[in-house]
Amino acid sequence: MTEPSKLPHRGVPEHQPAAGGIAARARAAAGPQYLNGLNPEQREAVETLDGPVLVLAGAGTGKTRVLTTRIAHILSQGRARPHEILSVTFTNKAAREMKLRLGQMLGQAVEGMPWLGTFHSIGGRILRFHAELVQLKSNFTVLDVDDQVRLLKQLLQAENIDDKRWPARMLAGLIDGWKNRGLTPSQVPAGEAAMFGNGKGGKLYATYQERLKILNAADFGDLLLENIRLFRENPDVLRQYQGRFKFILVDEYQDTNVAQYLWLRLLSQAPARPGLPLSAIIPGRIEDANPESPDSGSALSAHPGMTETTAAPSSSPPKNICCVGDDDQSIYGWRGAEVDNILRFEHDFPGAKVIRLERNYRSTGHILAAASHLIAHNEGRLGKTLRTEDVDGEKVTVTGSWDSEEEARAIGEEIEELQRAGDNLNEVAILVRASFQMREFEDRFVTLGLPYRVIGGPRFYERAEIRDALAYLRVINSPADDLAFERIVNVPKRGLGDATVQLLHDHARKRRMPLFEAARAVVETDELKPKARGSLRELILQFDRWRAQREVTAHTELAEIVLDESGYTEMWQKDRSADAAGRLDNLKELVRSMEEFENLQGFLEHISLVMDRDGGAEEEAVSLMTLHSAKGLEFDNVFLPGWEEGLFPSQRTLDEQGRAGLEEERRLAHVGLTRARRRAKLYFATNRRIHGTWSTTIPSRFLDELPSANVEITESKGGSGWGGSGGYGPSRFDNVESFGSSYTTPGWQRAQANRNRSQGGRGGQARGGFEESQSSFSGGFSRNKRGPMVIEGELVAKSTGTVSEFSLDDRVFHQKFGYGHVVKIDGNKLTIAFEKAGEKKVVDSFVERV
DNA sequence: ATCCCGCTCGTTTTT
DNA sequence: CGAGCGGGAT
Repeated sequence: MTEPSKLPHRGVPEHQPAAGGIAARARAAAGPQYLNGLNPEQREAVETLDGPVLVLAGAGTGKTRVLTTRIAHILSQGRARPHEILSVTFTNKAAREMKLRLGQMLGQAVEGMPWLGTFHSIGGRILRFHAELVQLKSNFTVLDVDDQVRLLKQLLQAENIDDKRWPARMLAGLIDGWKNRGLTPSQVPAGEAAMFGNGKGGKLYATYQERLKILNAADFGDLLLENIRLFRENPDVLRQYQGRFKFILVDEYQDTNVAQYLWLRLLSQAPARPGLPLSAIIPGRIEDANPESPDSGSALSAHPGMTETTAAPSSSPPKNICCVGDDDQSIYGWRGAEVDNILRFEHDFPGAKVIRLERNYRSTGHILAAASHLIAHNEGRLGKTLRTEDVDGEKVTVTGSWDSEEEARAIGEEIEELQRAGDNLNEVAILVRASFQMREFEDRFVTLGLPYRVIGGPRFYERAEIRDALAYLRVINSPADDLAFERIVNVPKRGLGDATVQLLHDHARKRRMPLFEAARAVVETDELKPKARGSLRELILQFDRWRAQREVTAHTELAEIVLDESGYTEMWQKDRSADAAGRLDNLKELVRSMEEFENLQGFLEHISLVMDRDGGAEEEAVSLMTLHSAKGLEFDNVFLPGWEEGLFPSQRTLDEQGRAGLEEERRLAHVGLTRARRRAKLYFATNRRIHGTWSTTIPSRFLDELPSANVEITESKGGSGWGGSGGYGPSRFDNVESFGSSYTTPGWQRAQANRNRSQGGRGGQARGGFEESQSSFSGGFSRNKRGPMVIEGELVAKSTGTVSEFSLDDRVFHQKFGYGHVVKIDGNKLTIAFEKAGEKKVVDSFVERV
């Protein structure tokens, strides 16, 4: 996402724009001008147009540049017209950036790239064209998580399920997970479907889908899943798109989930020969998952269950699909991304050309070496060696502090120092593992008067006031949108509470009509108290009036009228709380943003997909964000606090995902380091507050995994220093036995203290200690295992395939949680009801049968 | 319908 | 330790 062109100080001569004159003309002779300044690998990635291509683009290697140049190349070679190129990204931001850059490259000629966008927006677009084939109307509403949860709550109530024990949120998560894996209600494995709500999970999913159709709505997952269903059930429609897209480009391929993968597979298939059953095109993967698959043990061989049914591609000419990604930056496994997709690309697309971009244009030598060395500890990767021609620069620093407060103080001081030295605060970022770490920095920066901005947080369209305003517009646009109606029926307060809404629901259900129509009917009766009846009638009249006005009034103006007449604006004007003013601003911003759209319908169609938090006027400030939201960004100075066991890597990830989780955390560390151009500064604190109580923490194992030649151990500048021992002490190796054990318990700490005392003499330089700790770590990991561990199998398997050695109801022991019994098995993940700790998900290698 | 108290539970986040 | 939620009281 970030490019060498932004780095004048890096001095990369061949990346200077062609300056005209003889040299430029000479270069032009070697090829089109847009190819100038590409290195040989980049150029190969741009020019290899035929057949499947995987571009493994390491951090800072010019990924976006390759993607956009490739599109320019396709167009200028006349290989396809703009509307024949499908180009997908994950975020709107990435799509926008690509459009922008293409525009710069081609000179405003991108108007006709209708198929450049996010997976979801393109999926939604296709779905609207064929809505009737998936039981929707083309103006269907896209629901967000809030709507989903509210709908599911209703379903849970109808089923008489205790939503305390089985929260709607959890079901929403499950359904989302199923959709991510491309599973329709009938395809959900019986065991999984049964695990929610006393066996009713699958049924609820099915009912939910039915309700969505009635509401003329789709959730985010549907934008892809329903698209897949559309293609599967209507081969002619699929063929139409297969024929249309001459070239497919995919950004951030390592982040694709199974549904996205299936969708790409369908589209990238050459038109099926007559008579070829569609099922041959659709990979079995999850649906056909065969846990006994002999393949499931090896990282690169196959998805478990991805068996011979996948053989179809070899019989068709290879499609021109180009996926760009970096397996070392895959950090979204927890929300359904399948690293396997990228690891198995060559297998999925036979004859694929794999091109590695390994020249980094971003970071200095020390930073790059540290990052490379760290990530080399991962097993499940395709392997790249980043190199730079830049200077070594400053070493990566590691600083210990007594506690998190001191950590914040130390970082604050260093930033002030940078500021004094003339660094721009926009080039300073603090990247944390978890957002709760941010507060301490905010406190500190407020005290110092250091300007900062928090990146991330709730999105614009997720804010209550925006969602309320949208709900009004949704009801105007689509009277059947019950979820929207319910949201605003008593906002602002109109005396229409639960009792009234319940009555409307009863009516609506009996007469099979939307809530709004039910309301219209109910006000004609005397079922409501006069007061409620009056205000409901008033509300209906208002909506009727607004709908009529819609015909004659611009949509932006209509929105203002609605917000005004409904009393919604007034509600916030009267609100005395601190954020009320900000909310009013947001409403204004919403109306302003509507101007870009032609009408209300168009606005609503895109709003839920496209609306980003707004950039805002950028004055110089330090950026504060999570490691996840830092992906794709770069800064001269990067501060990385909180490198402690339990926090980073996160204990929870380790508990739930085991080795695969550790590797994902390590990739996160790698992402963090590679954000830095000139300075990367790591920190760990000895004491940190966790859930309100202070705990002693241990430096992250990732610190041990850094090459000492590129790292400088410094002392905390503020306060008491770290343990008074002057730099790194023996506890650097303390993590050896911490993995999978409860190192936060007093007993463990006591044992640890003893151990340190007896081994105290060992504390020397970092080198050597690393390998030692690493091997002990591995030993520690498999401590509970019977026999050698199949690392690849576990890494890849995640939730599918690996056969667990445990059976339901087995009595087991876990180092941290004690005794319990197995209640669910999901590959190598077990759900265990612990006698003391309650129900937990753990990886099987952490428990032993007793 | 609203308010207040007490309980629970603590990553990461896009669309 | 504190935010957020749900239940019960008013």
